[in-house]
Amino acid sequence: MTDLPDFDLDRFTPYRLAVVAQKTSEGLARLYRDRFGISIPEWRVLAHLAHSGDVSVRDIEARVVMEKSKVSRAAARLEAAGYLQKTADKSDRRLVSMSLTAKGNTLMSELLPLAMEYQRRLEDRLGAAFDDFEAGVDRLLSDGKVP
Amino acid sequence: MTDLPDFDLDRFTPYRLAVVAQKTSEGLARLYRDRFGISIPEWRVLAHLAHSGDVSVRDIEARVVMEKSKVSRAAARLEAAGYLQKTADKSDRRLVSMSLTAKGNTLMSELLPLAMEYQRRLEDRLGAAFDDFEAGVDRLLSDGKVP
DNA sequence: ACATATTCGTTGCATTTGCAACGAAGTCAA
DNA sequence: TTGACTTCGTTGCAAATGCAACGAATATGT
Repeated sequence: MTDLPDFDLDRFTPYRLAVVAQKTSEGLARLYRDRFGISIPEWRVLAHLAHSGDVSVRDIEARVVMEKSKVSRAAARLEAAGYLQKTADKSDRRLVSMSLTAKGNTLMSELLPLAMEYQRRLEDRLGAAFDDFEAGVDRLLSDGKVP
Repeated sequence: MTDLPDFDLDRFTPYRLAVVAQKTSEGLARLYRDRFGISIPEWRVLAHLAHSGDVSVRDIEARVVMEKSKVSRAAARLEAAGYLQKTADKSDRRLVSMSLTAKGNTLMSELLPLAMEYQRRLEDRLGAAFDDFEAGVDRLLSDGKVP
């Protein structure tokens, strides 16, 4: 039975990030899931739409770490619920141009303040450390891969 | 059509954490998935075992953000592959005490150096910012919830 | 001691997910 | 133009997931 190297899981960054990411995502989801019936993938699509206006499935896939089939299905649910509309892009008819409906806009006018309030709570918790922390995230996100 | 509040997704911490966590988890998984046939949940269980010796399903569930059924099934696959053995706890026979087999120990003697090398690469990328960054993660993880 | 409540790990089931394959649309080169 | 190749979004399908329910074991209260 070989002796294993000394490995401290509690100091292992990928593990720590997985835990903290899931906690913050679920903490946020608690604010909107029951009240609005929105799932996490759906929230991500909506947030992109509110942020960027007209967006294609591929735009979202490229920016979030979210498979295109996941985006496609989330968008289908949002369309069925009347929050989102799809139109074929005029100049490239392969692209689906997605945008918020009036109903979707109303939804986001309620959701975004919740998200911003949540962000404020995270910033409060980090206090003066916030900027350094976000700078670290920037570094990890910077060049394409984190190999 | 109400004007939505100004919301910058690129600065939204839960979203940034989700992206960076997934990138690092997948970056790590690339090192072991194909070579050893281990999935991410299985890796997490193995890492806990290497770190803590004998562990029950509930121990893992409590420390990682990982549903007990997910832990149970990952452990079942690892047991079938011969990496892990289960024994009933003597003092409380509801508990399943899991530990690495000799084969599992050999596996981890190969996996752990990969993980530690990956950790080193993340630390290199963060450079002097590493300590501040990890301090921020500590703050977010600290008290139970991130409400 | 006994009945009731709780905890642990597994499993059944419906939903979600990832991957590959697909048709439609567009690009490119000869 | 034609034909081969690429890109976009959707969908079929198998695997993974989350949740609730379950049996077994233990704890609790009277």
